[in-house]
Amino acid sequence: MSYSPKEIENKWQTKWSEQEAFEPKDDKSLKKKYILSMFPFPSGRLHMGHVRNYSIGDAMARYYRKQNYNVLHPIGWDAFGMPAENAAIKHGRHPKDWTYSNIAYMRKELKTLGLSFSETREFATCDELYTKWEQEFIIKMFEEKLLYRESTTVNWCEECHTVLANEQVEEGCCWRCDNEVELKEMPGYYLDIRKYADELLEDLKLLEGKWPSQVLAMQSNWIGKSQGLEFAFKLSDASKEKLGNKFEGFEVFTTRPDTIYGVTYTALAPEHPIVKELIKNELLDAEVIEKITAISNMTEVERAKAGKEGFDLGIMVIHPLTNEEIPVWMANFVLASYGGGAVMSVPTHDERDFEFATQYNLPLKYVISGDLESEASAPNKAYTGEGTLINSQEFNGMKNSEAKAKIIEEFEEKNLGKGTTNYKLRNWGISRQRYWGAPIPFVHCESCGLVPEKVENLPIALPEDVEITGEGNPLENHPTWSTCACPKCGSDAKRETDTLDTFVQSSWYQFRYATDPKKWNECGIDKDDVNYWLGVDQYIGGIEHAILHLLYARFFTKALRDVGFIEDLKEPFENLLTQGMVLMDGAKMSKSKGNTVDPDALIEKYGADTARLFTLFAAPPQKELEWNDSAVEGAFRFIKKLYDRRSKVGSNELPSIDHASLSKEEKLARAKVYEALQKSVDVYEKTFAFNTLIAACMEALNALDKQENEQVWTEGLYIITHLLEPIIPHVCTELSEELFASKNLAGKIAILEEVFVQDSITLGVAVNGKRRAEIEVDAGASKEEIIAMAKESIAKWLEGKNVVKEILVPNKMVNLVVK
RNA sequence: GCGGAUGUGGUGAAAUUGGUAUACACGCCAGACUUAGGAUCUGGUGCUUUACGGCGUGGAGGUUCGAGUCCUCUCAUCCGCACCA
Repeated sequence: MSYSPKEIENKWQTKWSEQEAFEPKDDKSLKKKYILSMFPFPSGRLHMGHVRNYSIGDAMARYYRKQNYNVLHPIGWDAFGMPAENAAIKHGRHPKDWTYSNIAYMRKELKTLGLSFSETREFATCDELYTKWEQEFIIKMFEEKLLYRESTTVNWCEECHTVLANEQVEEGCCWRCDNEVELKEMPGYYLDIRKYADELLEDLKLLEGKWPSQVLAMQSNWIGKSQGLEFAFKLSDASKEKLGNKFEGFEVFTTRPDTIYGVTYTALAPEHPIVKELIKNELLDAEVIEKITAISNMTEVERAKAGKEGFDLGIMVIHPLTNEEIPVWMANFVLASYGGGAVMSVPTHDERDFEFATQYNLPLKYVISGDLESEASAPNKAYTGEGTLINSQEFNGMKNSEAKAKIIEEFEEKNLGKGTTNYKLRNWGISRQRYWGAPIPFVHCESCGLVPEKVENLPIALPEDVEITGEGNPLENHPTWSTCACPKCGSDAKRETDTLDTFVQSSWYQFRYATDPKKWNECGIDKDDVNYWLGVDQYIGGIEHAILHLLYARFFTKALRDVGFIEDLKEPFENLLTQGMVLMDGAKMSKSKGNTVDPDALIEKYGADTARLFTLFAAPPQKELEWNDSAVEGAFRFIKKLYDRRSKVGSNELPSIDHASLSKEEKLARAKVYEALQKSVDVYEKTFAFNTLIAACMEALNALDKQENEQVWTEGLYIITHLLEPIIPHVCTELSEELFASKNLAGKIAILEEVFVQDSITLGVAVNGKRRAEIEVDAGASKEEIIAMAKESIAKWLEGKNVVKEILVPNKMVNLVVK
């Protein structure tokens, strides 16, 4: 009978499901592995990226299951989010209906891939039961002051009609729709991720060697820790008066306290309260006010593109050490969101300050001498290197690296300022003005203010009777939903209509999977279960989540720990593999480019095993995968060949073979088989270079084909189907059942060292490091014999020369150094 | 600019501690079987040279008996961040 993937795959998928073959066991004394692929958004259909992601995870899960580990390998649905609402607008379908029917379809698709997921632990994040527990966490975080509501400038996407977190803005545009993001002042809920900035940064060290260095670097940059001096500039008396005595001065932050004597002006962001006050009281020219207002309405990206622009604000501050009066400017490059929105400017030693000072003719004062001569001759740029302090009173002559600490000390002693740490990371804005999300469980009461909902009333579920038009927030527009009683005083109140960012759901799903589904009604996260299963031993997903999801989930883990929902756990994802993209003609597969391959069609034509084999064979998982139709054919051919060779098997046991009595070809075949077996441990547990393991199995099969010994064939297929079962499970399980009564799929197979002993060995012979010949020597040949043979083989290279050194690399080569 | 990676045949890619560069596969070429084949099987396939040989892992140096692998410099490409004071 020829290879019929459909028949075999149906048979085993049905069996696995009936036998509940992939459910983790309750016994916590077993050694465990938690293998997690990032869960999909139920967009409607699987794409090749999913196939790749889940093929990688499934290979690992099946490997460890076979090694008798208790394996948790779950799947679920990241089900809230904008596309559901867009579908509603476009096709008039309710987001809930759209989402759950997509899930039903994609669940079937996953099944046809033969993935070994737990079926009892599946959930969708839009399930009300999931929302319920998430709302409880949110309320607890509010009570513990990790969550707050405030009105501030936010990133607004008009297209998506919602606020975006800082992480969700890419080059000034919305991460989802690419629309340009606007700035808008509005209230919203924030999680205090900044409180964890240092811990998030420090704990990256725990992940070194376990996460890709690129992801670690990206997170570290994103957190953006810098150390320096924070101090206040006091306004001059005249300036203070000008501002109606409302301000004493303003705080600035610098990482270069060593250049403090070089300050020749200061600059404020257009949003700075002092600038606002000047505008409010019309203390600036009408034209200037107009221009500053225009800058305030620009996004950061627009400001950066526009070039430097600034205005003298007509006020002065006092230098804290020299007591000189220094002018205050507004500058468009000063960020309101960092370092208090104000800077001290040292044009001689900071490139931006230099550019600005040159543009507006502001004075320069050198305070660090690096290379004095070139400075004098070409003061056309800032000197940002190391050097010695000059023009800096008692600090003159000090190395600038040393002066940093000394000057901070000076400020601290005189009570003028203090050493401090700043982060680029901003707090996580989690409000979304959209319908298809988890409602934020708070109530606005006129007398009590912001009040969290009572936990016993959770979940606060979404109303189903909504009109989704794309205009405004459907919850806001709902006639009755937001009307409620205040949980505290009982008077009429209004329910919060913002919903939670979908990244909140994906920040704790790894704990939900770990929680025994029998407890899902009683708690969101079970501590004991989490203690047993977490951290995730291997997490697999796309690099695009390097900052967003992976940073949020790390933070949420620490926050959940601190508010008491999980016990001591530093990091949720112990090891991370970021898989490469699937490409077609060098470009990422995408519907809009029309260069996609439909997994359903692929499976229909070749079967799931071929799809999986190609995916894992064509490139190592970390690299990009270039699609190639004829290579898919090649994968199919290999499986057919493997299936066809089952007629060579003579018994259902691993035979015991008298190795010494075998022919050369038979010995070689055995060696190839065992080489693959030897390689498999490293591949499955460390390198994940499945492509090399598959290649080794192909080599083994090629070698087996060159001999006819039935015992060698039996042993070979016993081991090859054992090795490939995690990758092409259907055909291997089928062969294993038919040929070996499934014995080769339980436990380990021992490596027999004897098979690596060959009758003869082929050695390369090099002269002065250049390969010149090849010799075949007896396995037991002595060094002298080998060298003698080597010399003979390259006799023509030795004419008239002397061998000065003989190097024998056992089993590899001989190198003769001649003169 | 800062940070992270990657450069090996026509293509995807291999290569323990430095030890026969190009395994495995795709493609291509030739042959076999076929009425036929875009099916299957077998063999060949780094470049160059009539040959002996020479040259080959982005480039230039270095260490070494020996370098894809280690060191220094350099070029190119990709990705992320980007006026963060």
